Amino acid sequence: MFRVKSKNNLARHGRLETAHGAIETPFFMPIATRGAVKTMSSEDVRDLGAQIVLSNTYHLLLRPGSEGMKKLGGLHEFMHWGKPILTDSGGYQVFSLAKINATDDDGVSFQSHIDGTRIRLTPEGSMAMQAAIGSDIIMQFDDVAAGDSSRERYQEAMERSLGWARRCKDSYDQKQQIFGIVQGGTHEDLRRQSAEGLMDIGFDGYAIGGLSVGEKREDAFRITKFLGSTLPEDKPRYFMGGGMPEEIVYYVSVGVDMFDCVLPTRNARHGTLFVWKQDPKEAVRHAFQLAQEGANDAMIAENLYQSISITKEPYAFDLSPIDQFSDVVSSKTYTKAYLRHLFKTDEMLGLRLATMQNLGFYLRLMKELRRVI
RNA sequence: GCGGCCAUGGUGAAACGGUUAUCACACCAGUUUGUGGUACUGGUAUUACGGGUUCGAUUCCCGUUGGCCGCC
Repeated sequence: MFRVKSKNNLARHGRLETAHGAIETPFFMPIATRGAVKTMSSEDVRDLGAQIVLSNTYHLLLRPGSEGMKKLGGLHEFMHWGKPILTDSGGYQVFSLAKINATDDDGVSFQSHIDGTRIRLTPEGSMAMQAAIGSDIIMQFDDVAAGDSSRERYQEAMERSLGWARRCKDSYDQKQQIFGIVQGGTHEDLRRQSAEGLMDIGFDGYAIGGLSVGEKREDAFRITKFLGSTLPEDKPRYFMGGGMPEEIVYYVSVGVDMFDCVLPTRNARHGTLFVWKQDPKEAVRHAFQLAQEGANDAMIAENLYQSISITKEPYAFDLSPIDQFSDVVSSKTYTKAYLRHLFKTDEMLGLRLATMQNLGFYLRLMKELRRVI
């Protein structure tokens, strides 16, 4: 299923086989929360170079629901996406979205943000929904603690997630690949206990959860590096939910293979663009080298990219391309002034061009990282 | 030329003889990390000019300048 093809110190370049084709690692998953990457068609996402997308059990459970999804023939067919799909289990959404919820060892109760319906989500329920979706890779249902939690809360979330991991492994559809999620906050001993517990159960891959949720970045770096040397060599490692380009470069340098993050797509809709500072080939090679030498995040980011707010006044008459180093066609043919105009006049095309730029940036970043490993 | 109306941040408006002149947009700075669909939090900046009445004027009066409407 997963094979490491080459290594550069701790970093790995590999190949992950799925029911819908193979994926070169390390890779980034654009987020199609409700079965669509916002503003993009599946063909657009494919043409930008995405190998896989992430969708959300929580959102699809609310609409179209489990029965509806079965009737529609599963998500691949529904959204006309022939490549792999990974689904999140809904555990994180309960943590980040649901205001009213009660968590106990059996599962979670919360109210739909759409119509207030009371919903019960359990490890078994999440497995059933992910089976209905037909994802290639499914995630265990987990309990996520906020980034400033007490050790007691981190421990509770970790132990509960471990119990749920067992139940997910016992009830999932075996045609799918299932990943366990390491919890334990910023404490290495809790993380180790979590990782070992999951390895005893045995999963197709291992995710690092509960980071980028408010803790300090150096804590996330430390924990991820620690897990890079703890998790099995022959299984893919997935850093959930992160991050900025410099974070991804660092995590790849310590052995992480998979990423997803809302930043490129959400920032795009808010007019914040990731723009290459120089030719990506050279930029990424240099950033990766800095990461391996233990440089901090600011140093890694320094010559890699700049973050620009396209709505700012200085771009009003800037007729230079959106990104002269991008390989996204629209980013080379349309100007910054035009994109700013589209944002200022609320034209939908602006959201789309910005999303293409940012996703194109992230996907190119991963491509260049694969080259240097 | 005569008569009438008007002049408030960069723009468009609001207010009142009495605390620190309000709002929107624009502008500037920041935030966004397993997505509740274009968000959020801060910040800069204004009574055309000159004089008068008054304890106090952005408000009332006179003049200047500028604009709009009508008349010859």
